Amino acid sequence: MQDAHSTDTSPGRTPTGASRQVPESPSQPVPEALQALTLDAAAADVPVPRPARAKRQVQEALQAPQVPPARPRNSRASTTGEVAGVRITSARRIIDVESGTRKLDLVRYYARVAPWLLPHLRDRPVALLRAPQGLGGERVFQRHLTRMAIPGVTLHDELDGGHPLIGIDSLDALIHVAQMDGIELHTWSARAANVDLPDRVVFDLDPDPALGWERVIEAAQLTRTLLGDLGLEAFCQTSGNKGLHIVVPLVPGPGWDDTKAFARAVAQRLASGWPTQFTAIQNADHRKKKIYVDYLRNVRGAGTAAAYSVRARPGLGVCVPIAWDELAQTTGGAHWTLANIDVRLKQLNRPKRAAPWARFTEVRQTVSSELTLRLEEGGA
DNA sequence: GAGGAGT
DNA sequence: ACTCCTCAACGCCAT
DNA sequence: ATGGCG
Repeated sequence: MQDAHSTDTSPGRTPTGASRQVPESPSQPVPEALQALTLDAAAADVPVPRPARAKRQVQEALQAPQVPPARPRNSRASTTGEVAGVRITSARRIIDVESGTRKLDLVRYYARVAPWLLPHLRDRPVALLRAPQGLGGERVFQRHLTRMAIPGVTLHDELDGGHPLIGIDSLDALIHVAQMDGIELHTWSARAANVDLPDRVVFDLDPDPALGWERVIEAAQLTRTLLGDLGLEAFCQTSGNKGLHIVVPLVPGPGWDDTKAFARAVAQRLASGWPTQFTAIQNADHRKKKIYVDYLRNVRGAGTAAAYSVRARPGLGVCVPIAWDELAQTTGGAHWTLANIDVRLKQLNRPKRAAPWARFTEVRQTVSSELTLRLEEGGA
């Protein structure tokens, strides 16, 4: 996920005040609707909207260039849908231009995937990455529900300095979140009832885009082997983006500091053992041609995109848990997207087939400062 | 996206 | 009734 | 102290 207020290619920003300028010419050809819109705004003495608003108008213009101007009042119903008993506004709004996905497609996905997704959300604080103006617009990361309630959503008060954390424990809550353009769902690595004792360690393997996918598969297997040597069973999911997540379930016990220290030791061991393959340093220049092992998800208040969460990036990748023996057949971190995820869900529905993470809730293991020390001192 | 203030 | 404005995170690490 | 990062 990115910073909450990323301003990418913003069309025709106008300085506050009287003088306004024609938008710089974009590198891509500008659709006619957009040209007309910006030209009109510049020519007539019309107040020029703020960038976010401009994007919204542009998007609307692109989607429905031929909407009759005199639409009868109250006929917004044409773009209002219903999913699982929840009113979905702007249902036909396109949220991802690349795939042509509409808001209603997103909401319906979350309704369909709920049986698999909800167990990963249940009882955990959840943070949302919302994109009310679509993937091209402003993205909002939301950890608390202070101002506004979302129907069905559970509130965990006083777990985070008195700011109510978000809990999604029902289909109803999930669909209301999707109605609010909640696209990514990030869960804490601890249960709300035991929020100071993490119950998993997560390693986010984030490759330099230049690297081939085989390198990422190899890196994941190295990580699995290292953890296995420490007596820890690990699980793998596609990140829906470029890389993979390695997840190690824990019996709660060690606190956040010990858990983070362990995760850091693992990341640094990978980086020192295979220096051409891994880095544990976040800065961009250290990452060239490497796979960044992001161990900093293992901090109180941080989160990781949940299994079956959509990612708010063009193409709308999905996080998908897989079995280790499936890894070699994957083609990338975004192997599954909103466009092809149904194939996977159908597989999961086959009664005889073992769930890829069947053992996840059965594993009984934990970490300790002793184990971390052993790792740091170079022991096996 | 939603709520509140302002017109 | 409508438009406009505002709001919706945070901790860690490298430098 | 600041900036970038996720």
